[in-house]
Amino acid sequence: MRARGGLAPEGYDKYAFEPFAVTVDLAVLTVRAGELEVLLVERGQEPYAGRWALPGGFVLPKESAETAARRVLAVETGIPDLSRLHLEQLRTYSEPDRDPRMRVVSVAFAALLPDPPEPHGGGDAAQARWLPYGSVGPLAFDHERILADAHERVGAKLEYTCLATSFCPPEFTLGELQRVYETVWGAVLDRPNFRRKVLATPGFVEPVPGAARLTGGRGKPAALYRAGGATALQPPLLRPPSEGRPS
Amino acid sequence: MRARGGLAPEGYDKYAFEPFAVTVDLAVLTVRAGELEVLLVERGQEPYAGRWALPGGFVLPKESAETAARRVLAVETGIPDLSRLHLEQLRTYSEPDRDPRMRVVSVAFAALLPDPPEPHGGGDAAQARWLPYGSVGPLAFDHERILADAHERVGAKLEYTCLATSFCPPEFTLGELQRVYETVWGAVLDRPNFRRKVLATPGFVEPVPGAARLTGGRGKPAALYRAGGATALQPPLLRPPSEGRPS
DNA sequence: CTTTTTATAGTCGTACTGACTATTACTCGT
DNA sequence: ACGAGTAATAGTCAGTACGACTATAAAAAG
Repeated sequence: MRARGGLAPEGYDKYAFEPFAVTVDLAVLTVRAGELEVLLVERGQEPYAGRWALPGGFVLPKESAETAARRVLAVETGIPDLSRLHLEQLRTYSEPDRDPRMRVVSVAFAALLPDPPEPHGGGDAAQARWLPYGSVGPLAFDHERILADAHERVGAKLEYTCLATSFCPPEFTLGELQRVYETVWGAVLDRPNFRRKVLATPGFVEPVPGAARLTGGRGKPAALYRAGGATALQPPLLRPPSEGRPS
Repeated sequence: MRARGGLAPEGYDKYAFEPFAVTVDLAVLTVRAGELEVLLVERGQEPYAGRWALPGGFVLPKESAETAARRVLAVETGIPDLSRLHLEQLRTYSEPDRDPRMRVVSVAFAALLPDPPEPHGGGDAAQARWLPYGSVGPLAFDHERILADAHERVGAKLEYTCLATSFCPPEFTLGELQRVYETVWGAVLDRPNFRRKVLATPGFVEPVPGAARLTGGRGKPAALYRAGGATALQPPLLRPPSEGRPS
């Protein structure tokens, strides 16, 4: 193979390479009412027309993958405020046959968005919606795999980082924070122990003085907290051991 | 922008995208004589001719990035046996100006190779050599950043996985295993405590019955171990806290 | 045969965690 | 108004893991 015309500038003439399309795909997660939800778009055209898929699109010539990810998400879901979006590169999926039409290399991102805003379809997306993580049917392309990888990555990161606050509104109760862990991990945690751990980690959360909120109207009002300055948890807050994951 | 002629098959006509070159870059690490070393190649042509760089090359049309990584490494370093190579995707570097000639998106890998074999230049590499990690001068492109990211990733993975055995020959002593940790982390560990931790983790290592080896000819002969079946370490083996890394 | 070197065995106190129990401050139903 | 229910908060207790350390064993070097 030789490089195609116009694509091999000075210095690359002796190289044989094929130009690929480079895209981004986003697995955007959120927690609403104790349920883990994923932001999906309905494909408007073949292949997989009518199927749900992760939001995604081509990287433009002057963009990095990160920049493209934010743009694509804004276009396909119409969500106006992405300032609280937590974006993190997951990995790149490059199997030659992952798109039946042509060679597409996709840089995938795991993303978190608190307080899930209503999305609208846009761009190539017929519609965009939050769907419960457990009930996503078969997705287009290899998006199911990407989504599962993102879920695993986020679950692991909750263990040793302060990422969980990215799922929460600016001010939150410890109960809400705990529900983030429980929802992502699919496990139940002991409340007093969770409290102790979070409060004992310097910089994880800081109290909002004098503020309290009733969670759902019942029970004792809970104190409010903000995210602290720390990013790492040491020692980590481990998931309860389950039979599903290998030790 | 419209897709260039011939690059937008049926179904992509309405999309505007630019074809990119997709490459792989490898940060291959090893431990020799208590020193961390990196496999580098000398660039044979502009830009950065004569500069050291990470081994890398284009992904071919029918390859995944993982496949390309192994092929490229074999071609550029001439190392015959890559069966013990541990390969792991690091992340993808896609800043628009990372290659001065054209748009190149690079999937970077962190890799480990035990018992460092002698490399020979090949392909586009004028020569290939192991160089001490600490003494790598300015590298080509953004390869210094990639190398630093790989080092950080490997260091972190030593904490909670059994990856360290990938730095070791098939049979090794606990002292050799400890030196892997110390070399990658740049820290000194307490020997009895390290022993206790490794042996208490089921499946990390398994003893080779009756075998012993003299490490460097002095001192009491050490028992030999093989890598066990486990892949994860729980609880993790944490790096001693240093001032360099934020908590 | 003493010194040096490395491997191995074991001890002790502290920190962290899992599993609990108890108390407080609200709302809701009657 | 009052008890039941609910959620937040406070605290206890035992087991485990870990850092720091001392002691012993088995080899080579001088």
